[in-house]
Amino acid sequence: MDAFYASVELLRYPELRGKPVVIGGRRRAANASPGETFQTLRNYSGRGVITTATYEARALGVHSGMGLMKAAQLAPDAVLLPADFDEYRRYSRTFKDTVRAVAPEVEDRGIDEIYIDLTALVMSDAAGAALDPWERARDVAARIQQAVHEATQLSCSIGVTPNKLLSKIASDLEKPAGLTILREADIPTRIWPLPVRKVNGIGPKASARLATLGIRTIGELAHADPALLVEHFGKSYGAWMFDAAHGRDERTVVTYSEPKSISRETTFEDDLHPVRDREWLSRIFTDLCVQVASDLQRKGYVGRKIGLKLRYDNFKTVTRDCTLDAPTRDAQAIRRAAGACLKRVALDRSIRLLGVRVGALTRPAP
DNA sequence: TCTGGGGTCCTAGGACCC
DNA sequence: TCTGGGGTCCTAGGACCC
Repeated sequence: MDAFYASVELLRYPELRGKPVVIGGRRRAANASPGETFQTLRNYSGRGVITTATYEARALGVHSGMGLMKAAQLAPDAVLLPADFDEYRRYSRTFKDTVRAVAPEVEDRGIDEIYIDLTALVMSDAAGAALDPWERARDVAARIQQAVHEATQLSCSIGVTPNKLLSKIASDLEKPAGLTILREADIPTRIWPLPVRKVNGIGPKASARLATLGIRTIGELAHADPALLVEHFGKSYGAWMFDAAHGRDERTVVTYSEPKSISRETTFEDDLHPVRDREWLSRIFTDLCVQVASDLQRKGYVGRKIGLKLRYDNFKTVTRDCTLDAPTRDAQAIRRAAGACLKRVALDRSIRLLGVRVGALTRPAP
């Protein structure tokens, strides 16, 4: 989906269309000047990052993941809207259901992304036997875009390619509302010039290390010595990188998978001190456990592994976990176990984040 | 003026077992 | 008496993704 959260908000506030808008932050801060309907980034203060920016806002240099304070410097007049995840989830369900009605082999990749296996659909259509399968695939993709637009008034971008790796890259090439067909033969001209960062699985760390080896584009990666890559990135990741650069990817489209863990975490408005703010922290800690327990309840899971996450004021993050004898979804049991984990971390400086996780999930015995 | 919240997967060492 | 080899589970950290 194109600029998903922001696009959903523009349906609600059509008067903002064409303006730079960012989604992010927490509660609506009280800095709107009198007579102004929408809060802008100007004078924003507090923690929080941009989750989505409209294309007009991106043109000003802001992007998702950027701190709102920094974004305010670049785009003080951009409108800031708080995220409304319930609403985004509604639209997410609608667009996914719409796609499934056209092409049922859908893999969930988060709230605004999916993979679709069109193989059966394209190949089984005997009437289309005389047609180029790529042309048939293009037709199906165009139909999907149209159906999604009719159902949601939102646009999406699609990459039609031989596999998931290439589709992920291709879907990004002509955003928004792009429909990109990319065959294996197109890899040298269309994929190789791109920076390695465009490969799903090569993040900021790996691309920085590749840069030190003089490898910046996917093409340079494709022509690198595989032994060198294995030497620097390990046998598994190094070999995978090389294959990825050649557009090789054998992963199937997985239409269903069970969750592995459920967690809740919160970053405080201001850092809290373990001693000075003990009461308050304890309250937040318990709340997190209650929320996780209710998430487990609602989704129908119990878990054996209880985890604690803590981020200090210097952004260093530590985790502790323990495994229970029997799985649980009881808030008090989770709180007890997480509390025991907390005793194993140093509490000698202020913390900015606290989180609770339950893993090793199973469905409860009836 | 730093850096959200929800996830997955991988690695690596140690315990423990046969 | 100075020590194999394989397997699984547990824990901590980190990279990466949406």
